[in-house]
Amino acid sequence: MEPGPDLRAAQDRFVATWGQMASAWGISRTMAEVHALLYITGADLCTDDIMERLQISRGNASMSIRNLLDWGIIERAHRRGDRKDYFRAEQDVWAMFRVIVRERLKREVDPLLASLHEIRDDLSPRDSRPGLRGGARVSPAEAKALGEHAARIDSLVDFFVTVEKLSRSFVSPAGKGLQAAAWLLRKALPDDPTPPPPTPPTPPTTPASATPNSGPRGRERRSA
Amino acid sequence: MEPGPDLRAAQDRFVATWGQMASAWGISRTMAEVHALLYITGADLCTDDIMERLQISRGNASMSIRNLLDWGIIERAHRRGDRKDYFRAEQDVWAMFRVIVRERLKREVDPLLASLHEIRDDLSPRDSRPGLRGGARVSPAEAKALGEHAARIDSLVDFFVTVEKLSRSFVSPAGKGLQAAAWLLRKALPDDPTPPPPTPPTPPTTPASATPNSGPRGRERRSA
DNA sequence: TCATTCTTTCAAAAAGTTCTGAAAGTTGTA
DNA sequence: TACAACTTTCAGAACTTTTTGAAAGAATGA
Repeated sequence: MEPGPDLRAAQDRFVATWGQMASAWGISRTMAEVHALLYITGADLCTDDIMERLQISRGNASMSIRNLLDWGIIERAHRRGDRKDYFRAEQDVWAMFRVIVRERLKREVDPLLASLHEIRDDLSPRDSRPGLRGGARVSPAEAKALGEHAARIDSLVDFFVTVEKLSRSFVSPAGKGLQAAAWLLRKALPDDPTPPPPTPPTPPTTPASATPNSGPRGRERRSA
Repeated sequence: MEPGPDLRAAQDRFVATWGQMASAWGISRTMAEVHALLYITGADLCTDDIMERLQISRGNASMSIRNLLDWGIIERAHRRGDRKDYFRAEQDVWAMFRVIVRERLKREVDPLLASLHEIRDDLSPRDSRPGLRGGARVSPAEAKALGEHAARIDSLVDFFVTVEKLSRSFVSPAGKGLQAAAWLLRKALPDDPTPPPPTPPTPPTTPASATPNSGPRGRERRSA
């Protein structure tokens, strides 16, 4: 079913907005646009639909779709008597973000924690006595530096373990309860002290790198 | 104070790990490495120290430092009788992430919400009666499509408003209470059902794009 | 089996990002 | 004012990521 011109324009604007967001979060723009298109139309689209609407090549479409399938936020949909593959986006926003959080935990936080543990234990195993390293004695200053280093890594590990546990409770089957809790908490929370700004003209620059670039040159002190 | 070779190696490994993480989260690698260096050494370093330790150019160091200052996760430190600028990283991990969350809300979520509101209200103002658009009548099918579109945007808005409110309560002065609550909750939570994997050999590829690439070719169905 | 339809892959090109190094700028001291 | 010490900027180089288009691979039905 063809949308009217107004609706189509609004869809395009949504696709562009979602695509812009993507780069700030380490996702390729096109992949986000494909997802946005599937989400906002709510329709089952085939590769050719997506190629045409987004003006991208077949290879690019195929690759983006595959990645979205791997993430698990879109799924295949079949049509009897049609050999084409159709795709549809998860329509429940909370379910969608549960999937995203689960994947990012698995792909990014878990490996990070593994690395941190390794760095931490490699240098000063928790069960070794201070002042000893591989049987050799180290100076008190060195021992202190070693201890502080370990403590810094431990802080980070503690933080990410907390993040991981909280996220898992959001993501788990029982996480729907947490979702409900979040919703209630939000209702209970005071209203925004700083409401969204009155929509600046939004130039096409990425917001993350928007630095006021018109100041004077040279040795500019930012804060006293 | 010069660290011993072991400590220095561990610091370098941490810097590399943190730098790898960065790209997955839309931050430039060098910027993350500069931050990692300042965090893990716990020392006040000047531009030349950073250039030398990280083997980067003056321009790059200057730019990374400036961005980190803009984010607010490092600060200038002065030394009497020395005209150089020194820099130091926030050492409290929770405070650091509070700052990061605050900035990302401001730079990414707020503009996103503004755009979403705009798209939503532009197409079907909340106070208009259904079936009417700018005085002209639309077909029932069109009106339905318009309504569903608006509902999809509303779901997203609701989600991000919730995220924003929860994040603000984490970020606010009273957020320390929330931090404590999170810590308690974490203690109360069951231990990881899926503990971090036994540290795969970590090839230099970015974990986010690590796709099993050795399967058969052609029309490969991923799931039945 | 073959022809058809559809999907995936991959090498090369394009686009985008980050880095460098020299030049321009600032500040403080004499 | 001139100078020394330091910082920032910016055009082009280097590098990385994304995109394309054509070729190869699969599934289906006759």
